Amino acid sequence: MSSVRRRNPKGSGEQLRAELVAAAARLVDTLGDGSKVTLRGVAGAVGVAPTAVYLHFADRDELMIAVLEDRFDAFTRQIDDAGAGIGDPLEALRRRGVAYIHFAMAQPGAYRMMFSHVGVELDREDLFKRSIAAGMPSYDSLVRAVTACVDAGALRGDPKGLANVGWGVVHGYADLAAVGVPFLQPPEEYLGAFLGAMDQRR
Amino acid sequence: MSSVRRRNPKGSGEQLRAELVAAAARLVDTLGDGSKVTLRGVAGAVGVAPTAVYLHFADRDELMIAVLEDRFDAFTRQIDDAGAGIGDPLEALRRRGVAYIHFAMAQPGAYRMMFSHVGVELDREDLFKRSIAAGMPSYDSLVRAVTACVDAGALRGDPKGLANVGWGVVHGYADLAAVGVPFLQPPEEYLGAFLGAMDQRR
DNA sequence: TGTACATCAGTGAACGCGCGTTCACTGATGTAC
DNA sequence: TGTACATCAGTGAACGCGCGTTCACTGATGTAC
Repeated sequence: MSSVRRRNPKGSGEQLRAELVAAAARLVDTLGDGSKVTLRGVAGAVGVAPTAVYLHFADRDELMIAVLEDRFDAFTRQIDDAGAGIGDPLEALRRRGVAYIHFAMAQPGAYRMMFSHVGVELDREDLFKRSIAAGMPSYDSLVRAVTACVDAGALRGDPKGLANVGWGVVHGYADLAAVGVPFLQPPEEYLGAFLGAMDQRR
Repeated sequence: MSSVRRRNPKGSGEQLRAELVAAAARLVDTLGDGSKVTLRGVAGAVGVAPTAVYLHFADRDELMIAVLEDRFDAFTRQIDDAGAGIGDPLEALRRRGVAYIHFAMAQPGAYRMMFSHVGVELDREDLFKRSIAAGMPSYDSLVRAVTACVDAGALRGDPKGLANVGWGVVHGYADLAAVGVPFLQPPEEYLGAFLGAMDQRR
């Protein structure tokens, strides 16, 4: 309710779009769950009338999808950054996993919206099409990181299959952490144990 | 809307409670998500007026918690059954994992309600107290199964820590499957790869 | 054996609420003449 | 330099809807006398 908002200058109405997405992304995490984010709440957080949302989004779904895409971008960037420039590909993979989990813990609402579709109300078909499209760059990047490990002899098997196993392992921890399950060890320990067991070079 | 319901005979009003829980549990899965289950929908499915729910539950939350407890009971039973009477403790653990994943795939809405708190609207504190209480028998049972593996020399480490890793690994696959992610290999393969890598006896 | 009555398993109308969404509008600002 | 006007960034009142929940009630049925 920051009601001290000045209207955007003529020609830069598009700024509001970004403000709405940012506010919604913030609310998803502070409310803990995308399903608690309302159009009116987002508008109120930006300091604008509820109807102003319709200047930039066809409906609530489109706003939430925009948040999804925004968060997937940030997610992919953070993980790629964490793995960039690390010599040992298995160590790079481990760091990617840690970054993945840190994202989920820092932004639990967003994470659960991205991967468990909590709070996005599209019907399954549309939702899948759009969230898979949003997440694909991140998935491709994971497969590349795994392929590098296979090429280096650190892992054995089909890269895509291995990537899926790895994804499952990391998602399991990340989701439990995002939900707030206690008695989990630190992510570094969890991933170390898993990747250590998988390492073919020991 | 099976409106051909006859009222329960005098003295057995408690039957309605069980019917409501069963109908709600069914709806959680057919609607795909606990948040889509309404008190009116549950009552309608049983063939009773919405207000009849209040004869057995203080409010919607209490009904949903009852569903949670009911599904945790079924969950624990199915998994324990799957691991019972298997000689090799690591094989028993693998079968438990497969049963776990099968439950999640067969009852995705219930699974996500149990472990990701999707569709239960209690505040965090109460929800945690009650869902942890409901899930504890299952968790204890897992720790016992892991301890048996450690005692047999199949796994090395702290049983509780190992149990948490295993839970994360299985939950990751189960939740992705419950959400409907494509390109996952069969659960047997996923678990075989993981437990094979962890086996200290090979 | 008959009847009054308490009990029990529900019902039905109505409520207030917050939501997404619609529609006609306003008022500042850059631009054309 | 002044003014008419189109454009643009929003507003505000109002809607219908489905929800959880309340309250006073009904009508069948077992039981006491």
